[in-house]
Amino acid sequence: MDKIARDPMYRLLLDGPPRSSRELEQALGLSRVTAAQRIRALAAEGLIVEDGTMASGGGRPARTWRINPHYRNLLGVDIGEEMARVVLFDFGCGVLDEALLPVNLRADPAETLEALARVADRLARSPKATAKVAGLGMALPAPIDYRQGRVAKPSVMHGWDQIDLRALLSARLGLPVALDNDVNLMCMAEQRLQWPDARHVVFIKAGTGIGCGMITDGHLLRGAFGTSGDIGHIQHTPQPHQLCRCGKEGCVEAHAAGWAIARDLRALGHDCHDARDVMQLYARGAPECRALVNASSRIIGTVSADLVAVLSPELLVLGGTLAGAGEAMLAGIRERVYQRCLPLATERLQICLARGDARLGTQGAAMLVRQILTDPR
Amino acid sequence: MDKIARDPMYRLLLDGPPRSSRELEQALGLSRVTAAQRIRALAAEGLIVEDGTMASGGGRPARTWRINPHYRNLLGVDIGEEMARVVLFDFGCGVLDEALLPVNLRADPAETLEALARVADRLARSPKATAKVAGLGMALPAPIDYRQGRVAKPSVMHGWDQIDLRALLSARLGLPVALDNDVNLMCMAEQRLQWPDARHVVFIKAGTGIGCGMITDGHLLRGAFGTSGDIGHIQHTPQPHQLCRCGKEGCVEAHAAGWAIARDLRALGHDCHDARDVMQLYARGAPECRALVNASSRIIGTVSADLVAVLSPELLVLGGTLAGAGEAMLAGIRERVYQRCLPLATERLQICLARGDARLGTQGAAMLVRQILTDPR
DNA sequence: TTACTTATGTAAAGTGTTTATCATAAGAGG
DNA sequence: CCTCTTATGATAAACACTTTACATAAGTAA
Repeated sequence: MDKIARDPMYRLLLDGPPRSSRELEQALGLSRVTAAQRIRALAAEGLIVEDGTMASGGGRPARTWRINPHYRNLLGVDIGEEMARVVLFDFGCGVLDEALLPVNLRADPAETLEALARVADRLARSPKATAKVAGLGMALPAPIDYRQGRVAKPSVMHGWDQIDLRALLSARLGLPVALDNDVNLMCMAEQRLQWPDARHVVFIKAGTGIGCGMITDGHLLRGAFGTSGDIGHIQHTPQPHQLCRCGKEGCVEAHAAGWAIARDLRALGHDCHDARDVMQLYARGAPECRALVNASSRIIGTVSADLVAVLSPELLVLGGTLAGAGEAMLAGIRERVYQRCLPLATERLQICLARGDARLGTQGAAMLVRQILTDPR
Repeated sequence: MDKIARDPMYRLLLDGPPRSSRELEQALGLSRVTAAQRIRALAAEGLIVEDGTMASGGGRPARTWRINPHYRNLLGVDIGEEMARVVLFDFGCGVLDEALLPVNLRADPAETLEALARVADRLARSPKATAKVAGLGMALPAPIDYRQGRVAKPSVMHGWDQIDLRALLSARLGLPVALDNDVNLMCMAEQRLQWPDARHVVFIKAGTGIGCGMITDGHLLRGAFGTSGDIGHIQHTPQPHQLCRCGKEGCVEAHAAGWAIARDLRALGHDCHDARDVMQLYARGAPECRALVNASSRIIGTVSADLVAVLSPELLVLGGTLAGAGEAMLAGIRERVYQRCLPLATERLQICLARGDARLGTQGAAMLVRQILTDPR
């Protein structure tokens, strides 16, 4: 990507709302002359466009600038345990076109990658595209060695371990490619797009599996090995313990994840295999399902309380398929958090549902490549 | 503090080992000319001095530069639940002089502050002082609103709530003053001084109370309200629950903290009131004490396992008075962490005792003021 | 010793930023 | 309509940093 796209001023407009010349100047600590000069340069290259004017405060109103969404397009891929979603975005992460395809994570990754690449190619040439594609981001339901661009010791998708996914996809598509864990990316997208002022956020994804992403001081927390947020396999002490798919007993996932609820519903005679099926039953009002979802929410609430005590975020967001149960899930989480945490940590804490839709993972993926492509280093 | 002391180059030498001109140049992305010019300026002001020469690699060996420890002195204060420690440091955080004084956190804070100020004044004029004092840092056993420089809703030291400690002390002493939670500061000192290369560290302080500090990506994690790391009041589920001094039941502290062990030892007829007494009994080999310490270590290990799963640090350090039990404490923590965490999170994790001594809190406090005084902004 | 290597010092020319000054543009309020 | 206020544009001098080039310093290896 062009050198000019790495201007910190452009990054500021990518991440935040439209700003006036003066606001940019102050945010970056530049002089008025330099700020104006850079704005001109960015506008001349088509990276930013005028947005409008601010309210006048007794003088000439300031013009505001925003990014030009048609400067480039981006591709975002979110690989789920059953389906993959591929979305074509404009440079402001607005949706242009979209495709779903079934995936089998137990199959040969090469086949899946090829299928994804074909869909990506097709979307890049979509009539709805507004510019050429600058890069592709991918969200995966597995721990990602972020530096290496590889899956690292996944609990699902074993066949993908240590394959150089980034290099393979990048070579196949002729595009810059970035990878990260799906929960991290959902967390990033939710915070940046919906809660841009929150600097300390915990995002809990409750779907077929359970995981969390954390933003501290505005930065995604990846941990020393890029494998943070593994709350699904924290031990949940109440007996009797269930066997987890990770091989241990008593993990949070084994009691509260979509797959565990589906397992329990199957034992009760329902035809139910993943978080989506659970939510269908839930919507139909099956009482056993409601009870299991409520129990799950309290277990997730227990872990949430620990996260709140340790990290002291200002915002706890619940996303993932099980968040479809809405207030019922929130109630259980709030119950445990307020019961277990000190007022100091909870009095200014917001607990709410993710505002982003099912495309959150792909949006985060697109934002990740965009971030890398526009990183001033 | 002088403008020149805020040079990023100086910060690099403050935080790291001595470096050569070329290393500084590369670390800061400067040209050789500019780097040399700034080095000259720093040396001329007496902020840095020549350290020696590096091994020659076939050519002229590079001179290395280090900070001049006698540029300024610093005061560090660590207020414990029974005693306060005041230490006079040189600018490299080397100990010059030291004093202990008893404190009563239930008494009027004004008296305690005045007593501390008198000791601080005396140390500043100590014959062992090598320069004038540039600032004072203070570590407190309470949640600190870091921005405001105040204690926020403490569980001990209630009388201190919302007093503008920073302003009071600063006015009394005529010095810049900085405050933070004692565990945060111990964490920072331990990481910066003992493990400078570790970027993701969890520091657990097990003393009369229990808390943790976290460093992620090299930065201290303070949370949205400066109150992170409250692991002492996470619920510990095994029955029967003990009443905690926070008013809830079943907190980790109520089962594993120094005060809880002392309580149990008193019930067994020992004369034991705080973590220090517990360690004395432990050193004498009292079997009930050993058993209680072992149990405590496993409870702390349970919480540690959750922290490791969530944050995926490369290093977990145990400090505080109970760390005096050494390998016995580590064993319980390791047992639980390795039992409960996935190999992915533990295979490269180090778990060890703090290398810093009882002055860790004061050192962190001194580093904090120093950091603020030399912050390039 | 000589040749080679790496570190460091100095000066000149070029680039980008800041400060200062003056001028113009576009709103609000009387 | 005029005045006040704030935003923006243009320009020049001052400043900081970089690049380049050349010279010197202080080691190693033969």
